[in-house]
Amino acid sequence: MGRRSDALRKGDLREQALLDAAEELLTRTGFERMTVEDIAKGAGISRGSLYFYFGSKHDVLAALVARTMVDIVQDAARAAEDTATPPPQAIERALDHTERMWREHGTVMRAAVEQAAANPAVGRSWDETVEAFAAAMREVLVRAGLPDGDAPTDAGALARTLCWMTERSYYRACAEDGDALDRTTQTLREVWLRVIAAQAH
Amino acid sequence: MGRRSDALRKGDLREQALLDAAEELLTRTGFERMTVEDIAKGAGISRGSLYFYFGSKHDVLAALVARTMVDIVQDAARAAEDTATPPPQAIERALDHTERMWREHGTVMRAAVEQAAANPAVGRSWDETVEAFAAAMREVLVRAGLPDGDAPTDAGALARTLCWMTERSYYRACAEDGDALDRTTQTLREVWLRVIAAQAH
DNA sequence: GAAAAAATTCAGCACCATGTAGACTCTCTG
DNA sequence: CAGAGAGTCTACATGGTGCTGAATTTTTTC
Repeated sequence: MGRRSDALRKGDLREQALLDAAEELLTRTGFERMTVEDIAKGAGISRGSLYFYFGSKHDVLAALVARTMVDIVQDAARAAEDTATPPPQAIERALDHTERMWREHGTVMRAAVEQAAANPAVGRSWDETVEAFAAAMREVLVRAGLPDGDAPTDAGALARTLCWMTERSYYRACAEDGDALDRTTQTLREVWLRVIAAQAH
Repeated sequence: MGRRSDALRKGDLREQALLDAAEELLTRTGFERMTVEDIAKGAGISRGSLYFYFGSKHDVLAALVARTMVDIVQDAARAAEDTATPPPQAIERALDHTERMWREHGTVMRAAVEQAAANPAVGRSWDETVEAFAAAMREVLVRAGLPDGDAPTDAGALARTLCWMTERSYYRACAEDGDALDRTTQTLREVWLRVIAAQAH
């Protein structure tokens, strides 16, 4: 039998090469305009061969998004460990971290947002990622004194909404120049801080 | 010459019928899955004839979105006229209004969000609409005492960011049941009110 | 190091939706 | 009623996708 013991098969490299090529094309031409043949050619194989690795063009994107999301949540998990930092600093740090993520993985993240509706797998990846951030920020809001509950005005719902605000803002800023990301972080910080500073009414 | 005098040409009705059919299909099958032939058939003409009215499938969506946006901004303009209401009530009213819009035009608005990136015309319509709301809400924030300027932490940027938060939240809630929209409004109100309640730091 | 099994590759086909071309009908106008 | 523009349709060309099945290479096993 041809069972492998070592994990580094030729195909694994090819698979990564395909994802690399897809990422490259994503930045240059966008998802719609890039064709399956382009991706395959970018990795040095024929179009037909690509279908050995991925079932469809959407599968390629789903895998690429998944690969990127792993990076992101790993990175975020490390940062969220220190439960001692006071909320304002925790917010500051989380925003800086998120901004960097958008700077480094902007094209993939943008594609993820845009294809989330049309591509269930991508949608799920993205949702989970944002939800993970929301869970972490919920803790911060609770430490800041917001009501710890599941009502629409409690920490959980507020954190989730603010995280989606953050997502949306960076998504838009990413399409502009690098300064836009900078300004966006300032605006977002102001909103987050105001939310934890205000008294309940 | 065959110049018509009455404004109600046969084609105008057909054009509306096509948009109606497109809207109907949008709710049932989504943009990707719906085909040009489906739209044409829905309006009782052949696929080829549709191209007399619209240059492409994307054009149909752009026209449909434009038609809906006209409704929405007209409605919003009327509501935003009373500059006398105190900020908290103005926010309350704006959110209720927006929620109703998502209830009534949810499918078109969702499609607009999803296709905004792939369809420049749709993207522009949507941007303008949200921007119009942001401009109105900026006034409210100023009346609430936020700094009236163009810096990233002034009323303008805050209003814009909060409007995109609102957009994103309703977009997501719209995919769930009707209660979700209700809860979303409560959460959004809490955020908006907290932002105007907090002191600058 | 040969045979067997698995992994990988590719060319070619079938399909489906899009968009275009050209001919045909309808209706209004002068 | 003739002519022009509006509206309609069938037929075709295009392009990208996904599949299939056979050839080829790599890896494992004995």
